[in-house]
Amino acid sequence: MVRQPAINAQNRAPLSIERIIEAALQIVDGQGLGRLTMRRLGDALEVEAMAIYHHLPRGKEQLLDGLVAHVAISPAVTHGAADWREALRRWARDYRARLLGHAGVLPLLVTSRNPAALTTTTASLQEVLRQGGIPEATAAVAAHTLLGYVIGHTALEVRGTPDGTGETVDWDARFDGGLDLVLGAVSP
Amino acid sequence: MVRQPAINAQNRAPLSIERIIEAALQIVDGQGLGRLTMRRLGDALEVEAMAIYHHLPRGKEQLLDGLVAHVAISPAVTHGAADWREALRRWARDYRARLLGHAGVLPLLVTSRNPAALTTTTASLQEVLRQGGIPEATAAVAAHTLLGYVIGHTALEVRGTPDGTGETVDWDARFDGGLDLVLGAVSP
DNA sequence: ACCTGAACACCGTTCAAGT
DNA sequence: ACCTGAACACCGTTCAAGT
Repeated sequence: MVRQPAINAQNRAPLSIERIIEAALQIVDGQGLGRLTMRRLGDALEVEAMAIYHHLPRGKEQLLDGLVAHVAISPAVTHGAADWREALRRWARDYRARLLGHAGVLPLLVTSRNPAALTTTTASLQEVLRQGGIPEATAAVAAHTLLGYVIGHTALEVRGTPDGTGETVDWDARFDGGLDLVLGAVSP
Repeated sequence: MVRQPAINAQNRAPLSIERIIEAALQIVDGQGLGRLTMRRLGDALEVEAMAIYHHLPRGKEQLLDGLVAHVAISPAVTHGAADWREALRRWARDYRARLLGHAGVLPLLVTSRNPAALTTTTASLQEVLRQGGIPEATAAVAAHTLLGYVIGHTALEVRGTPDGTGETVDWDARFDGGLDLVLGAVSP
């Protein structure tokens, strides 16, 4: 008897949190958040759905938290008071682009019960501001304002929220306009 | 035979979209969005779940859109260029308070596929700004910036997103601080 | 017109069992 | 340690039927 070319359990790449999150993100991006189910995720990983619980004991909630953390981006903290405004502008644009690329994850930023998933981002934003000479208290306000703006505005964009003019919204310009408004208001 | 005190089908208040939305909001506020199911909603209305579809043919999606529209608040448009900044500040605080009071609805602002649900709000914001002498183009940017900020920041608050300082966040002060930042940046 | 009952094709998660 | 199979208690929605 000739041995089959080994597509059985023994020779599969073993499951890991990394692989699970990546497969989940692929489903969300391709089919939408609503179609991310443990059973479908199991299929994508060529495993029974229940195997996932061995790696994510808190189940689907932990999976969703993982997606939020995986999509988050923190600004680069450049030492010395370089142009912090430009650094934050760059970060805001990158984060928006990443959220638009994984739009299905956006609702989870508002839903998911893992506050820690955005801690690094907020802390880095504050650090950039402090390095730029912004006082502690102002930096704390500005960090949440900026993060809130990016998430909220991108949410409006994904919804396709129209405005009072009958015209089509140029979302790139609209986002940059608001970003300048917010960044311009922050002063040392 | 004495007639029973009429708790049967004939004498119930008839179903209506209004009654359905209100019952749904009560479930969301009391038990969370995750526990809003058509079956539970039917129970609350003392009706089989399937009866709801007669009033909301698009089913649960239409129900969720209804919740978003029901919770939305528009600013009061005072004719003449009164203090538009104060009017918008008041609206922003009221809207945040309303969203905190119905926190379960917040994710739907980011999720729900009914762009029209926020059209009135955006249009009113722009109108207030225009009445305040802000040029059309600036008003359009400012309206989306402000709405994005309110939704995004309130989302961060509901998540409990911490900041870089180890201390507890005073969310009321944090929100007002960011609001002043945004409103202060808008100029005629 | 308005509501019900039964049914269909799904869910997330548990638990004991296999290797 | 890691995965499977079967089962439980749910979902949203359809469709024919009742009044």
